[in-house]
Amino acid sequence: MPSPETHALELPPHARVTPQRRAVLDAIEALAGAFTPIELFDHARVIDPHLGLATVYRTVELLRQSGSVRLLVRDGRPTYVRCHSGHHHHLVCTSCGSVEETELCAAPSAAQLRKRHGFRAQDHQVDIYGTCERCA
Amino acid sequence: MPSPETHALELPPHARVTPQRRAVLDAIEALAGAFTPIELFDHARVIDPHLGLATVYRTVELLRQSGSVRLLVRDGRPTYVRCHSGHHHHLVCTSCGSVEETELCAAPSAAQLRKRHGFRAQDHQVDIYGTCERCA
DNA sequence: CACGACATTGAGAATCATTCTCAGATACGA
DNA sequence: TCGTATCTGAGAATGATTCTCAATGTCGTG
Repeated sequence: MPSPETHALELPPHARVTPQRRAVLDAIEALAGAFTPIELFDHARVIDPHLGLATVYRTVELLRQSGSVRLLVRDGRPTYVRCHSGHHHHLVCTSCGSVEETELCAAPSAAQLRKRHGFRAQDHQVDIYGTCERCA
Repeated sequence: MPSPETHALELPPHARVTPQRRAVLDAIEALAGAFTPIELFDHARVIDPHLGLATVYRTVELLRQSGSVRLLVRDGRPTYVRCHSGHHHHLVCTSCGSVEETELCAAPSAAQLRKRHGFRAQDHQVDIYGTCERCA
């Protein structure tokens, strides 16, 4: 439980919290960073050996909708990452593959984008690649 | 041929420019924006009906290595995008799916990331989601 | 030009990821 | 308790990606 503003993993309001989904959520906590659905499946199966792969996909999709995980590109491959805080971006270590969050943000201003490109920005995603503290 | 600083699609230096690869490059120009390998295959096949799917995958991978295309997430799905200019970021329209580039950039400074997270930033990717001029 | 070394190709098989289907189990409000 | 809608796993179906391999093409060198 890192910072005080940490958000718990959350399913959408209407969704039931079943034992299977609980297992998937716990596995994500354990993985603490980035994962593919398959990796997640393998980990969650340790907790609930009966768990089906389809359930993992379904649960990840729910979490994506609720903003608890996000899809980004790591190593040129799509990967899900756990999202803790509100607005944040990801520091992806190209050496060990770990992903951490930073609340530092300096995306181009919406006004500037609007003036320059006629583009109405609603959201953005920033992924920073480099070397993490441990790998340096 | 838009701006003066536009980069041509480029294969890595050692790679040969065969007719098949030419067809793939031309198809990317024609698609002008985002594409999946399958879409690219369909378009390139109009130019060279004999073209194999494997060649498309191989060529896209070469282009990715040389920085001429990049993988990002559009609609929650991984998609390749053509990269023209040097340092730039992408404006992804969530309505029509088009992708344009902007040279506006304001990523968190490397020094700040280093101080705050011990992270040595080398590169970054910014994807901005919103509504493009035409869809607005 | 002939040759060898090596890059490149398409076809299809093999592999891997993702989605779909469906019948049974389960949760939960009335 | 009952009814209804949600959720489940298994496996099939689908779709994407990679692999394999024999044939072809390219190009420098003799």
